[in-house]
Amino acid sequence: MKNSQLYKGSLNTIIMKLLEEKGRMYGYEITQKVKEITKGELKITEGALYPALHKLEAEGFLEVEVEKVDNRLRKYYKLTESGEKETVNRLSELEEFIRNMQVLVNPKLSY
Amino acid sequence: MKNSQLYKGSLNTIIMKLLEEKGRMYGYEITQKVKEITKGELKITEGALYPALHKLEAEGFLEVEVEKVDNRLRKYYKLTESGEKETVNRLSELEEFIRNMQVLVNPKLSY
DNA sequence: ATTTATGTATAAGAAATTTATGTATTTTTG
DNA sequence: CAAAAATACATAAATTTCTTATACATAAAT
Repeated sequence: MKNSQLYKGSLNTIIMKLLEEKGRMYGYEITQKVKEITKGELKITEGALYPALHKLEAEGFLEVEVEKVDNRLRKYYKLTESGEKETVNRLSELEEFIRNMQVLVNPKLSY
Repeated sequence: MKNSQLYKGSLNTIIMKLLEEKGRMYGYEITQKVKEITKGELKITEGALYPALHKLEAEGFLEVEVEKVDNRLRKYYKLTESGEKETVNRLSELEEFIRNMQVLVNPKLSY
């Protein structure tokens, strides 16, 4: 993650949401997709990404399919059933978080 | 901070925004205000708050005024000039962050 | 009289991330 | 065509941030 500290703590949710949407993605693809979505604002570093993916896999939220494309290794990740349920929870937490932060930033708009 | 990890990294911004709004606040007051704003969702723990306040002070973004109220100590914090400038930056970062996260959560609404 | 609320503080440990490397192949560019 | 950049994964050390636990002290409430 580059720049703002605010993204700390949101990496897992970002990964899971993207996988929910795309079905399956590999690590490098995730970094590129996030960079694209945020117009270069958020750059996920490999040192953050890969440990996060491995942990989510270890927790049973992701499963992996290894493929070889152009002689290069790709590890496609997708949500398990348990991971899909967890994603729903994390997304509602994220929405609550965003609501709370918006009230903090703009208390006068809290109606 | 209780519950969601998402709040990681947002404590400093929260503190600075509240101080910008209120002029000056003391630590305990900040914890209560945040609890109130978020309807109990976000509880800032002392172990997170006080080190954060001290660090912001050390960085020159906050200054402190000690007062005794009802025989109890209170440390009122307020933004320095440098802190006010920094707050503007951090708030625009926060708004950008919120926008980005909303696009991630709801890519179809990004118009 | 005891618990809860108010008020500040620190220290140990956990968790997430940054920074720095490392390896290897393919594509682009000068 | 040689060098650089992009693609693709990975880990380890250090740093940052936060949780949990503890500490001390006074005021208010039960």
